[in-house]
Amino acid sequence: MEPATPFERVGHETIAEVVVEQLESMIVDGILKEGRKLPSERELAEMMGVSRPKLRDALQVLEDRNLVVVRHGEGTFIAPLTGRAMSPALLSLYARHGEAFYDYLEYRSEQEAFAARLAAERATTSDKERLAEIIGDMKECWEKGDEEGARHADFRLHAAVVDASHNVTLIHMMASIYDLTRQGLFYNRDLLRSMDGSGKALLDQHEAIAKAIIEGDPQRAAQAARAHLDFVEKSIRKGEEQQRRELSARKRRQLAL
Amino acid sequence: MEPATPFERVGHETIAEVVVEQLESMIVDGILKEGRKLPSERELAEMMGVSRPKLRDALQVLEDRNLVVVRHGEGTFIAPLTGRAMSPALLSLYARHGEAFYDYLEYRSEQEAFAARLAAERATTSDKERLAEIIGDMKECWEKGDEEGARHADFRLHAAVVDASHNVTLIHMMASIYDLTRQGLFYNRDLLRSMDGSGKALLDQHEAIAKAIIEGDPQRAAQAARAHLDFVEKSIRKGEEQQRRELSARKRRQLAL
DNA sequence: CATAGTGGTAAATAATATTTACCTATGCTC
DNA sequence: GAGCATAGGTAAATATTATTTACCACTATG
Repeated sequence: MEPATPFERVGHETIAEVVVEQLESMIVDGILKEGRKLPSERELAEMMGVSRPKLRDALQVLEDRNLVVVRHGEGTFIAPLTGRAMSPALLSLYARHGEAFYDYLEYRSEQEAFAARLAAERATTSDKERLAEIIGDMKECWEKGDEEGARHADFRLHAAVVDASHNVTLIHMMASIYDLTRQGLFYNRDLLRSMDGSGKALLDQHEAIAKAIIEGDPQRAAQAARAHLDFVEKSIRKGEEQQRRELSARKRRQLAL
Repeated sequence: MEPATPFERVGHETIAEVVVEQLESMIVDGILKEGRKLPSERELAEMMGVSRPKLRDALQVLEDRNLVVVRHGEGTFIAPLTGRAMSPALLSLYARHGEAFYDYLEYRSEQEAFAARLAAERATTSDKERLAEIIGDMKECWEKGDEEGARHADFRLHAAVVDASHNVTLIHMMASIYDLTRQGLFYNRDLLRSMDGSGKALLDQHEAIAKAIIEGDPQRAAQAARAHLDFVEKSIRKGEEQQRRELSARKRRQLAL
């Protein structure tokens, strides 16, 4: 239920929250790499200009989020974050830091283009049949308006493309990304809807990728994969912009009463 | 002199600062329009969940920035911000609110395209001579590496284009924008430098605009103006990204010591 | 085993924000 | 013109958050 006023209650950040944000940003930006030992609490508190108890509050939050490991008598260390290429802690960290998410998409776009190119060169008959089958399922889901089925087919297609690349390292690296995407992080089809009301554009893009692979055209496959991720990024940005506009419009309406 | 540590001192925002930010955002977004009376201090403090003295601190800051007018016994009003189409208070407000600046550029792009189109249709012989002269000055400044001269010629060209439109309203509306741009707000050629090291691209764009006007091609003139502002926007975004990356890189280097 | 450096805990103090009370200005109604 | 309601203006007492200070426990090293 929307509040009757456009003025929002001021959520005053605590000292600990601000410290958490700064340290998380440094983890996201790769400045604080996993395994690295942080300066001692006394030193860090002094550097950041906060009291030691408040710094400890922040470190507690980071420990709860599996981003640091605190060892009594030894020190505080950045936790291993990429045990499987993309730990839940790291991914949820990306989700909390807007620009980092777009770095993640940029990385993913490159990997998917790489996978699509290899797949176009190496796909076996079995791979190609699998891809064709998934595209068939996608069309059926689209015709039936089966959102959940389309979502599942989406994951299957991307996994099938990577499998068809036959690069074991890439398969393992992407597997954890897909696992976590499947769990709902970063997968907001509502944002995608901002540029693709019916889902037809997504379907066309998926089909273009599969076709290029099946027809053995590496360049076209890579291009199609990039175009797809590019579309996803634009949709998300546009969706976020639209959400901001809608929030502003709602506030204007509240003041008009 | 850069600090020896990548950890920044935590600048803990006060309650008043947070309130200022929210109210300013609402002014920028057009939710709080000029002349509008704000809710009473007691009501507003309650809505925002802060104490009245703290709200008053925030209103004091806004008054100092000429964004609100406080009248004893009457109320608090949003100040007239666009007395000359773009008051210093409004423009510096845009400068403090990142996304609003891009809205400003979007608006400006439209106005400059509009002006260029009209200019291509209506420019007199005198107007065209003036444009050709300015472009000549620009080339000379570019060849001599005269940054200040190039900057000044930039302003002259944009003013000449608008003058050539012969639309009095547009001339007046844009005059204050140019005045304030001339005063240094929003004019960061260092950011422009991120995509145009030598300044050649800017020179070419300016020349394309002038040529289209002199040759009486409204569509080409509007297109060239848009392309120019589009380039400016991309440069500024890229420059800001680069600044963020350089900050991150510097922090990484500090930790490597 | 002693020492230095680190994390862990807690009480006293300082800084910031809230609550409460009251004063002054303005506009409207009678 | 007086009275009233609503609004801004000021300040002291109280509450909350953060800092300072002190001390304890753990770990690694010589």
